[in-house]
Amino acid sequence: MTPLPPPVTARGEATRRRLMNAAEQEFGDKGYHGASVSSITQSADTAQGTFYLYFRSKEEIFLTLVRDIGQQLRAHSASAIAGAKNRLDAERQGLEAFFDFTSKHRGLYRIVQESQFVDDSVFRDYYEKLAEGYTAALERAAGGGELAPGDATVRAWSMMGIGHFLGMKWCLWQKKKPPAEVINEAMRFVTQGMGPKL
Amino acid sequence: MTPLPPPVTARGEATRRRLMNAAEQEFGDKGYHGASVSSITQSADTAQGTFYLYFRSKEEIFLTLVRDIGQQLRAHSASAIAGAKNRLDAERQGLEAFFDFTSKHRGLYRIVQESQFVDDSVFRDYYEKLAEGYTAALERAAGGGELAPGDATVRAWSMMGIGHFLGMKWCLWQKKKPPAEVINEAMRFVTQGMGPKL
DNA sequence: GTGACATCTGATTCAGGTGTCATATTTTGG
DNA sequence: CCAAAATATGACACCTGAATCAGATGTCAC
Repeated sequence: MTPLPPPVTARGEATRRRLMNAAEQEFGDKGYHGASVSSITQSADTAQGTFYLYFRSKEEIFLTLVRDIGQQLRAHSASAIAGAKNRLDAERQGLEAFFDFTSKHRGLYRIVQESQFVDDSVFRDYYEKLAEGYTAALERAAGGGELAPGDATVRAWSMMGIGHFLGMKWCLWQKKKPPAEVINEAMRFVTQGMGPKL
Repeated sequence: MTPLPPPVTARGEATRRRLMNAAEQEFGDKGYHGASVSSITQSADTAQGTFYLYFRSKEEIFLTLVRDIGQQLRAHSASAIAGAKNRLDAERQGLEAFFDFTSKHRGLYRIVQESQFVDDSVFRDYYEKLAEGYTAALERAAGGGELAPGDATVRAWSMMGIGHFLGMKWCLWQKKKPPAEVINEAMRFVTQGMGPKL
């Protein structure tokens, strides 16, 4: 279903944005089912009916939010990586940028992960888009000798997994960014692996 | 809250088991919110009220199921690893066992992920229990020279992340176990990393 | 067989949430 | 300044599904 026509007026624009912000807050705090359209509109300081001027349903605003977050994260990562000296440096910056983004958007994990159970295709898209750019960059780097030769797809998904799980353990559960030792150790793992000296 | 007293009779035992099996099916197919107590009882061929003899709520049976699955997976992994000749071999077997379990129990996998949004502490417990054994094994291996020295906790969580993401991409989305090349490539990554030759 | 206890039943109650609509207000363009 | 368009309102019709309860039926030890 095509999205509802976007607002034409500055006022409408602002209202729609308030709804999106409120939705991020509510969904992040209470989850998809715990949040209600009425809690979102209350938090956005609009009437119930106003919501339906901009979104067809609770599901629609939720999925819009997931796509939005994906775009933001990709932009955030891209700009964080821009000044890297080499690919391994980029990997470190990317990891740090991800943890950074996560701290600024506390609800990110919850929203993105939960989207899996609301509309799997949106969730998949989130990670596949991320993996796409990632894979291309790794391929380039391996071709240029900045990395050892090897399959970029497996590496990209492995890296995303590492970031996800370290972020989950530290950012989410211990409520702090992974300390430098953790990032150093992760980078050592990513660079040299954990196999014994030959 | 302590669980409800278990059934005393063989009949009660059987009914409770039917409910658990039906719940596994329903939750796996429709998710936590999509499944209803009435769909579970219908599928288990009992009345609505019977359900509440054995479980206080839909949430309680769901979380019971998650804990069950955690035990199953740990047992499955432990026995798969038993015959490994060294730690890196154990890592490969463990990865394969995980993909195996995931492919065979796609519904169960979904249940575990969704538990994050039903009761975070149960979800956390699932991964922390897994990480606990994992970390200890890695520590032992590094001490014994089977692995390069390095922090076992970061490695354990990184490994779980890799397994999770590769399993998601292949087992869940492409509906097949990761082919041998993928596992080989992952093991190369885990063993040597992707840094350039020095 | 009998009484005590365990198990089962399913219509009903009840809380909560979604999406609608008739009406009101604000903004825009000419 | 006015008509048309855009935006906003909030009460409420409607639906869903969890949990209850009063009563029926089955099981087992003695």
